[in-house]
Amino acid sequence: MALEIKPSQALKLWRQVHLDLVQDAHSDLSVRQTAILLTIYLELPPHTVRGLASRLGVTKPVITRALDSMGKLGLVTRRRDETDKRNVVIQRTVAGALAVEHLADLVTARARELGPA
Amino acid sequence: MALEIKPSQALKLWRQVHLDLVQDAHSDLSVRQTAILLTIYLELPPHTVRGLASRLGVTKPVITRALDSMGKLGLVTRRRDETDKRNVVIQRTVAGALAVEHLADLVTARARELGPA
DNA sequence: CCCGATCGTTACGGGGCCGTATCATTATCG
DNA sequence: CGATAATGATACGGCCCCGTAACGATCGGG
Repeated sequence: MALEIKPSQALKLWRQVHLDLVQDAHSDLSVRQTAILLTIYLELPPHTVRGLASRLGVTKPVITRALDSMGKLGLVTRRRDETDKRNVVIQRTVAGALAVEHLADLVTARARELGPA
Repeated sequence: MALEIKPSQALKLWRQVHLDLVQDAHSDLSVRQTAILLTIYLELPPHTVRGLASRLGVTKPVITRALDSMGKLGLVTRRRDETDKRNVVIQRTVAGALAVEHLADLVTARARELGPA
C-alpha cells in the first residue's frame, strides 16, 4: 500500500513543514540530529554510537556530539551497557517521544491541507 | 483533494528522506535555507529580502547570509531592482531548479516505498 | 531641497557543528 | 598475564550561522 504523492505536492508539503519548523522556537535540530532522533525512535533498540554512525554514514564524534546536544534538550539519555562496559546504550525519553509525535502531527496536518496540484 | 497520511507513515517518510539528505554530499542546506529555497521556487516572484524575512519570521541578515551561501552554490542569484534601487530581486537559477526537482523526486520516491503501517 | 523612512548589507561577539587525530576504558585472545 | 582490538569521548582548528546594532544607498513627503 504505497503512498501516492505528486512531486508538486511533495514540494509544497516539504516547504510548509519547514516553514513551521523555522518558526517553531523549540525545533532547533539540524538535519543530522533529526535523522538521528527519528532513527532512535523508529528503529528497534538497542542503539549504540557505533551503530548510529554506520547507519547514518557519519563518523562517531558526530553521533557523540549530537547526543550531547539532544541530551541537554532532554530528547535522549545515555547509559553504559553493564554486560559490555565499552558500549553506551541510547535510551528514549518522554520529551523525545513527544517531540517525535509533534513532528508526526505537523507533517500529517500539512499533508491534509494539500491541494491536488 | 487532501493527502491522507498516517502519523507513522509521516515519520517513516521524514526519517528516510533525512537519511538520504545526510548521506547526499551535495545537500548541505540547513532547515532555514531549505525553507528559503522552496519559498523562492514555489511562490510567485518577485522575491525580496524583506519579503522573505517576514514570510519566514526571521531577521533580514538571516536572509542576506542565506542568499550569500546559496549564491555560492549557484542556487539563486540577486539583481538590483532598477525601478527602486533600494530593493534586491532574488532570481531562480537552473541549478536551483534542479536541486528543487531532485528533492521532489526524493520525497515522492520514498513515499512510494511506504508500507501501510 | 532636505530630512526622515526604507532597503539591504556589514560588523561584531558568541555559539554550534564538522573532520581528523588521539585518548581512556574495557574486552578478547593467545 | 600481556598484547591487541574495539568502543565511545575528547582536543583541536576551522567554518558557518545567529541576533543585535550600525551603516550606506535610495526613495519620498513636506
